[in-house]
Amino acid sequence: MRILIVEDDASVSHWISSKLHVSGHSCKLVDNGEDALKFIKNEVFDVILLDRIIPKIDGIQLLGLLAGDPHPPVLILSANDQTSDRIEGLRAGADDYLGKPFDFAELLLRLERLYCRSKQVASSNFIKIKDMIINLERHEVTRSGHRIDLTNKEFKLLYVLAEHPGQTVTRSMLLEKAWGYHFDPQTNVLDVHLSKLRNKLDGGSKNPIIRTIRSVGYALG
Amino acid sequence: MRILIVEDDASVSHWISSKLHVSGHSCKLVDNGEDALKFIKNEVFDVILLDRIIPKIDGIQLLGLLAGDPHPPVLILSANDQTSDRIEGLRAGADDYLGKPFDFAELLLRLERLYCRSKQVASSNFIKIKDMIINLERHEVTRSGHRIDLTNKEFKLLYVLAEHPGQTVTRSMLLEKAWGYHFDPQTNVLDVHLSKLRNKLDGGSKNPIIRTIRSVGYALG
DNA sequence: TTAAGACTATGCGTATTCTGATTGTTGAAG
DNA sequence: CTTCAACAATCAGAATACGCATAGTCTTAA
Repeated sequence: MRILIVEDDASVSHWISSKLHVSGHSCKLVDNGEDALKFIKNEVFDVILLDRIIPKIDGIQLLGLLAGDPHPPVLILSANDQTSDRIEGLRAGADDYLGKPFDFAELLLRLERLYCRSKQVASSNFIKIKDMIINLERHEVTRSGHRIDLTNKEFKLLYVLAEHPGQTVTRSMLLEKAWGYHFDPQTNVLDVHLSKLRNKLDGGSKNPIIRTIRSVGYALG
Repeated sequence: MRILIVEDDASVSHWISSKLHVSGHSCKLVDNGEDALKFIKNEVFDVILLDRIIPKIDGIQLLGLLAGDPHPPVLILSANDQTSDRIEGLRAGADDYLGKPFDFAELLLRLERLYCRSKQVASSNFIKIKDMIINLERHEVTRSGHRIDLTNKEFKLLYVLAEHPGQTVTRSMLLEKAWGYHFDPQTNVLDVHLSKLRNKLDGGSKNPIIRTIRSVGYALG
């Protein structure tokens, strides 16, 4: 994730950014509302971590300025953890709120949630289903933490399924999306690749992640 | 919004529900996890308000059971407002978390946010008749909560009937829609499959969901 | 040349669908 | 009230379709 941290207390912002780095995310630090606004307008971030009280433009004001046009989800970080403050923050358009002092694990979790959510809406950088994470950018799939190597076709197949988690995706849909066939090829390509995919994903475990809906298609989850 | 409140402390749940009523929302109250699960399976809610500690099935467990298939967003309500608890709740699949004591305004705000968000993502596609839910996307039928496995033909048949709930669907209509026959096949395919469907749907119970309209066709409900 | 991935061919086991015969119901005519 | 014919429901077995696995072929890129 690319994260913009808007926070005037340097010790806090550095602590957060170093921790986020370790978790594999990249951060940009900014200590006032004015600069924050500039960066938001000019660069692409996945999430914004916003302290409520910052110089020049206050956090809430900043949200007001952002409102209307599309922007990354905002998590407000604040020393005031009164409900009234939380309400104010959320009303102003924040997507989440975390009071200080906070736990880094919780911060990370919330950031990731925001990220997933926004991605799912404005389609795609990683999709999460049960304990499986599909990273579209990196073409990488992990299940309960450890990597699973997929071939290109397998990945495409999984991706098409993952676009509609839980829903039944018809065979023709799969053929169309993963192969570009607009007709029924008289072969069993689909079956073969799906079989392989299945093996890799839940290699023999009960509780398979891909269900078969006979004579219709397949479904994830 | 239609809200399911899962909370064993009657005073709390009544307070919330009355307030929500005033705000123009309708609530269903449930005081244990088991009933909650039943209701979630059988009825349609926009949001679920879930107390963490409830009888029979714990809040976190309940989330585990829901995970995987689509369900309304869940806001956890809990006396424990430690970060570790919050993390646990969110990890388990909750969509938001609010610690007691809380402010009603904040609760309402958060519920509305959850609702808006879920509306944006998916308007799931299903038909409900009595205690039966036909989920078209998932190609799945449940009756009073538990799944009923149907073959493709059976599903199609049911679907054609369900498109006109209560109305009589003629035999020729069924043959046409489910088989693509534009004529009367001189067999009793329809009868056979309808018989099977009936068995699966209301396996011997009185109060069958499919009625026979003699010499015309069938009707649902 | 090798190796990996994508596709084809084939066969097996099983779930599903269909057929035809049998039994059960219903409602109107006698 | 009985009888009868039309219609509906059920059953078992035959026929079929479908999904899955395995093994082999083809293509491309290292």
